[in-house]
Amino acid sequence: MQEILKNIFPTFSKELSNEIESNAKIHSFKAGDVIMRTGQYINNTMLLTKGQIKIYREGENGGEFFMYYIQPGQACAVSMICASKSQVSHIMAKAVDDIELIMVPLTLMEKWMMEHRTWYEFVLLTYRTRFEEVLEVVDNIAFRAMDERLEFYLKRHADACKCKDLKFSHQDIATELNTSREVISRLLKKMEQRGLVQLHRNHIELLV
Amino acid sequence: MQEILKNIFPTFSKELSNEIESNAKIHSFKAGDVIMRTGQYINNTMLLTKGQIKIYREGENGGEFFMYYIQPGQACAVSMICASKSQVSHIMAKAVDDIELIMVPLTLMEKWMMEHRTWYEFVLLTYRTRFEEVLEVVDNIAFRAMDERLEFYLKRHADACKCKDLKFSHQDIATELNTSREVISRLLKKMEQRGLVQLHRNHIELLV
DNA sequence: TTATTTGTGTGACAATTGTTACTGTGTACT
DNA sequence: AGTACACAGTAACAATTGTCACACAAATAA
Repeated sequence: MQEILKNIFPTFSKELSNEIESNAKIHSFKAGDVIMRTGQYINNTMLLTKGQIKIYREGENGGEFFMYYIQPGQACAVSMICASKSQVSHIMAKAVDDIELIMVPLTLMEKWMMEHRTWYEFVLLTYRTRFEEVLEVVDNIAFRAMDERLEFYLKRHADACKCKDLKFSHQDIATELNTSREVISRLLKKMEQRGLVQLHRNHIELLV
Repeated sequence: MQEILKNIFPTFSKELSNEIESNAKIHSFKAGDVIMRTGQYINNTMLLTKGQIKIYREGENGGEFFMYYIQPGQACAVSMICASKSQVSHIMAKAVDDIELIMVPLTLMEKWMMEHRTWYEFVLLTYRTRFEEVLEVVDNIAFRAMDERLEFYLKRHADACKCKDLKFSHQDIATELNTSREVISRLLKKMEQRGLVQLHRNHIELLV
């Protein structure tokens, strides 16, 4: 595990890495697996080492509103915020591809915060970036119309997979933006007419 | 200051209170003052002791989207998340009434996190509650239509002022929900017809 | 192969929200 | 008193978004 930690979490001190090694477990999930559910109790902090995770907010009527990605070298802020065991998750996390993550018992969070400066800094960075990310989400839905939100959505996913070919159906996008398939089809057609994308079946090619 | 801390922040340990007393300054602002601007550098953590603060996210075109209240005994999470001095605020904070707050230099944050368990717990609680609050905001704008959001908005403000008489103009509400005055007037009229509110000039009375 | 499912395109229409314009009406100020 | 101004009501219309209906093509299963 030391090798993984050194590569994926290079800021961690040697002592911290040792502690992680002796206390944490590696788990893996398959593409599409739900890693964390809304309402589930949280016992572990999760550090992602391989693959990608998508974080959603679930609506009462079954909506799955996409908020942000977690990449290797990052952690789930929600799993760190719940300091006590009795805390419950307010989000849903789903594996995009096959993933691997390190699970650290929440009981060690506080100890490490006090003892390991590199851990403290990592946790604070996690809080800050996630908070800012959620604020950006608020921006989008509060101030922007669906066409702009769609463009932003596509760009963000292209950034995440580092490619310009997005393997989504219109329905997938509609679900994650909490709107209907027809609306997305309509807006994508307009984007195609503007020369921003090329539409294929089950696959959108970004031209910008 | 000891007396204030003991009353308003009862969880703080004696030692922590002493440290705060010798390092912090009390500031006051008048009703309507902007306490923190978007883009402003943050040097201090702010603990609210008197009055109320409203937190907004600003849009590019001058929108002021209301997110949540800060009450006495609470702190500004954003001012805690910015660990280094070079960090910039992503929100705007405005005093609702005349307020008083304790300002702690950010440089002490880390030290206290390590040394004072009660501070550590307070900071984590702040993070968690604010994160959850913003997630609830996402819920509202992602899943709910304007009529529901308006009802939620009114209830939240009634909770904050602990009264059923809200001294807002329709324009105020429209601005904070990032919509237009006419829409709010329309929806409020419908609420009045349903017997949920009684409308007066510059003043909305909640009947539920 | 045929049959079925899945993804997409599109037109028509409803509902919601945004905009413009124009009315009052109460409040504050001189 | 008269004037100016902020606040509220409302009608008419535009734009966006949501919904329903159906057609059709590609992929998949039988």
